[in-house]
Amino acid sequence: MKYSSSKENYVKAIFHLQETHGLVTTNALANELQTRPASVTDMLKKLKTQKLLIYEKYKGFKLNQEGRKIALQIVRKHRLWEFFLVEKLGFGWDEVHDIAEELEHISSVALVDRLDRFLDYPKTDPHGDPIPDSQGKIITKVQVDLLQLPLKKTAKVSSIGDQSPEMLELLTHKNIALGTKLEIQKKFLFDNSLEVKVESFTRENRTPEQASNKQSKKQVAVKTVVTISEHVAKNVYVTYEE
Amino acid sequence: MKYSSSKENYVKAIFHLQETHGLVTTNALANELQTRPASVTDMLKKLKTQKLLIYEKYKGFKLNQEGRKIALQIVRKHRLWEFFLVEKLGFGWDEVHDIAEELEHISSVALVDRLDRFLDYPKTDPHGDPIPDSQGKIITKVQVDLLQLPLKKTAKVSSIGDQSPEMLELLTHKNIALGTKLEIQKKFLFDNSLEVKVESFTRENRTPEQASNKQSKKQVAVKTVVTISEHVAKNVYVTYEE
DNA sequence: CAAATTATTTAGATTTGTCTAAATTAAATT
DNA sequence: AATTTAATTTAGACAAATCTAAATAATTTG
Repeated sequence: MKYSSSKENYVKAIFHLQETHGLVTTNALANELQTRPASVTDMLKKLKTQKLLIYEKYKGFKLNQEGRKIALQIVRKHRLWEFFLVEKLGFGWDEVHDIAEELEHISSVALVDRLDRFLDYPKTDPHGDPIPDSQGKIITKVQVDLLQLPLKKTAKVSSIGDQSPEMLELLTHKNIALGTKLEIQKKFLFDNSLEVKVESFTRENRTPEQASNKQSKKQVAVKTVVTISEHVAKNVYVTYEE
Repeated sequence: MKYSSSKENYVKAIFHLQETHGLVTTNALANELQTRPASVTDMLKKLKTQKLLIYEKYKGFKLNQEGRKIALQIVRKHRLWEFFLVEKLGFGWDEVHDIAEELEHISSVALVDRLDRFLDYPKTDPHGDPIPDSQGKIITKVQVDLLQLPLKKTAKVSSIGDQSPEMLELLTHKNIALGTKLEIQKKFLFDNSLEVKVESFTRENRTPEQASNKQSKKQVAVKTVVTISEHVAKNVYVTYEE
């Protein structure tokens, strides 16, 4: 079945909210979509009629199996197009969201699958988020603190427990921020300290003139190895695949 | 300014009709868009209000300067996407129209221009139709008979004057058909006969499995040189650029 | 040229998605 | 527990794009 762009946007937004929080509320969704609660209620009724939603008046709501399937296809399209825009057309990763918002509503399934192959089946989009496969399977990310991160698993900093200025100063100095990719090289059993490879990026603004057709990475990756104490490790949360 | 997909479709259809015929009529447009004359009239009023159209009630209509500009941008997007779908994603040229109908409404100008560069500024789409440049300039095709075709100008057979079986047999034997690309190598003043280089193609259907990511041409080009008499040349019409 | 036919427009309705303002339900607070 | 506050839904309206049926204008034809 085909759904309007507007419906697809609702489905995608509900999906996003129910993944992060649990049940979704009318206000939260109105805020997410920059619209009015009354409009949300109107659309919820339609989505319920179309059996994409589990919804009881005044009680919150979430997508059912079918709704989730549709949401995952939209997410798949969005992220594949973002990958295309960055890797093939040379856009910066911070310029592609709005364009992908439009492209994700193109309906052809053959198009998505061929695009996927053309891009050589990328696993993550330019922001590091996982791309669902054609079956809607998506690598789910596990969140743990650094102490529990397996050796040699690439992970991404997702949140910081202790946000004191002292902690932030330390992290800044070691080039660790939200979104930073890192990997544990070695664990020392003596004091539970860790040797961590950190990948930081110098943000570079690309002008249309600079960017070329080739899959050029304009972000310069800087890799450093730092040592992290058990105390710090406990307060750095990361996500990794599987 | 941004226009709805529906408005863009009207503008494109009007453009198409006014290029082939002159003034456009309500019924012709309704037929082109597979809609009702009353709906056409409704939209015409809106397009007139937005100053894209020259329109007097009951008298026919056509795009003005601004409307034509918009139409050309849509045509540009449509044809660039078709080129992309065939050359990069490996679709057959007969499968891409409907997908391009959707893609042509994606609004980002930066996207179109980068796509154009990524594709290395193609001049024609997979059906041989010219692609307008970013300024809206489009190579207009001139139709003449073969006698008037300038030397060394690549042209495409567009129609045949004398369609007798004898003529068709001759053309078939020389590998000339509608759509055939050819070029005059030499003109003999003695009898106005021509030496013509003919490029014929073996059409090959690509299945999704066969097609690769590379820009592989699946059509095998066969080039031959043939001699054409004045009598035949007068009855073969071709189009060429400029 | 008047009548018949065809083309076009108008009038009024429908669908989708949105809105404001009012009413209702749920949650929080005293 | 009663009241206040916040969240949610309903009622009614609107814009865009479409439609059917009826009215009007233009064209064709006898």
